[in-house]
Amino acid sequence: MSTTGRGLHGRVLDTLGPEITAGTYPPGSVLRTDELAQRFDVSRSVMREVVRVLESMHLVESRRRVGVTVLPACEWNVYDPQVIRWRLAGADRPRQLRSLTVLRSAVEPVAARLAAENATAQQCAELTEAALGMVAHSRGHKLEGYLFHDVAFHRVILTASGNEMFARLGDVVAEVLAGRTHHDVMFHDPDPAAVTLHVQVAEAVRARDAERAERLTREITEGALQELDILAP
Amino acid sequence: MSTTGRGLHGRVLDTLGPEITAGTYPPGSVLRTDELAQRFDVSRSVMREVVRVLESMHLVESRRRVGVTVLPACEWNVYDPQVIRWRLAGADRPRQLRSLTVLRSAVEPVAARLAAENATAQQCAELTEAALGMVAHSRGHKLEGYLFHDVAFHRVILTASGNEMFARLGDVVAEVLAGRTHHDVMFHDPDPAAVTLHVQVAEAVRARDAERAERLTREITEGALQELDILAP
DNA sequence: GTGACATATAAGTCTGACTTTTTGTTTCCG
DNA sequence: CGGAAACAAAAAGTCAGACTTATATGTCAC
Repeated sequence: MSTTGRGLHGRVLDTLGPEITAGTYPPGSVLRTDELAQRFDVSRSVMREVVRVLESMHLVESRRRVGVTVLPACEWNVYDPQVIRWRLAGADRPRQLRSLTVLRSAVEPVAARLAAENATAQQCAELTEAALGMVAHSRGHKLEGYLFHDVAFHRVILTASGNEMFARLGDVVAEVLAGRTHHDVMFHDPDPAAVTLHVQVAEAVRARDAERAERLTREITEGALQELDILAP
Repeated sequence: MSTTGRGLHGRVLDTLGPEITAGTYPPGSVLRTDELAQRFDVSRSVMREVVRVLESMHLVESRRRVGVTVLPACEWNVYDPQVIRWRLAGADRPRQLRSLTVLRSAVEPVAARLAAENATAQQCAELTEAALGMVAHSRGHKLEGYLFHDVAFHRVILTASGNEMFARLGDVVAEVLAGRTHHDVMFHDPDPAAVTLHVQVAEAVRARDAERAERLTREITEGALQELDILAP
């Protein structure tokens, strides 16, 4: 699932990045490029590229005669998909999941409203298909299939909103939904009420009822928040 | 205002980054590292670091035997503050401003609700101070002072929400507000109704009235959207 | 104590050689 | 004539070493 992968540079990043976001080195810690290069058994050139990328994510700051300083979490580019993945894989996963779910609760209702106003016929069809797919996989422990259509549904909503900032949150939502399915509760089938809401949202968008699409989506995201409250109070 | 600044690497990035986000090279264009190094008169090492950073922003993709390919805009990390700045400085500034304002309209009301629930006494004080500052600078072409307190106000709301994802949008909002003040309309004093709304939001947060804080903030962001509609229909 | 100066340090930069992967071509056999 | 296999070229990837530059810190005189 980790994307960077390719090349020596990517492998070092995939080790050092998660370490930093996990808080292995407290803010203010100073790392030396040479030592890191030695530790990972790579040349300084490669190590410098890694540090540059980390710096562009505001995870570290590199200064002459000082070294590579780890920045406090409040400086991090928390919208960087890579950073999100690293943090979701780490220890403060629950907190991260909550932050993202709150973000969803703010964005998705507005996205649904816009989607109702702007969605193409094609997108309406995709939305309906996704909702029906959710219904079809909502019983009998077909969780993977359910997740697939759930992700598709929210992706279409975000894309159809016509706002590029919303559209780019599709991956984030996918990550959150996947996390919920795989980690937290695989026990019971999804809440039937939630499934119904998705179908109704699809209907509202198709009917160009922006008000209704927004309200129903808000119910969905509020449900997601409550689910979190039950698990991690 | 451009932040990267430091070092050779930063200067090249500050030229090449904006060029890419401006669409100077259409998606699919292929650049060669060696040629770029020659053009900017830097070594390949430096050029490689630049390409790595661009790659981490998903602006380009580097593949062996083919070169550095420019990715389509839908792949870009549009939440990266650097990318946001580059795009705001470029040609499709109006579109970008609209995207960000829509994002604000989704996020800020929810942030205000959470701020009403979570704000510390300190933060309440800062909020009131900012609102009063806006009032004090709302007449007589004291736009810079007004902007300063406006930015402070929204920053406190986003921070006090207690959600790190919201908090990190402070810079974005600052950029949007600054853009509005400096480019679009410096003619007339700010809308008195908007000023009043800010004061009322501060009151609502202080009174822990989450519902009211959210509703009033929604009015503010809707006003911002309408302002955009008037300027760029 | 305060200011100017010296010094050590770690990042920053450049160069050139070498490796690896991938793509496009060419060749050879069926 | 077609397809598979071998080959060649191109560009990124990697490495090693020498050199430059900024700057934190310690030293010394005043």
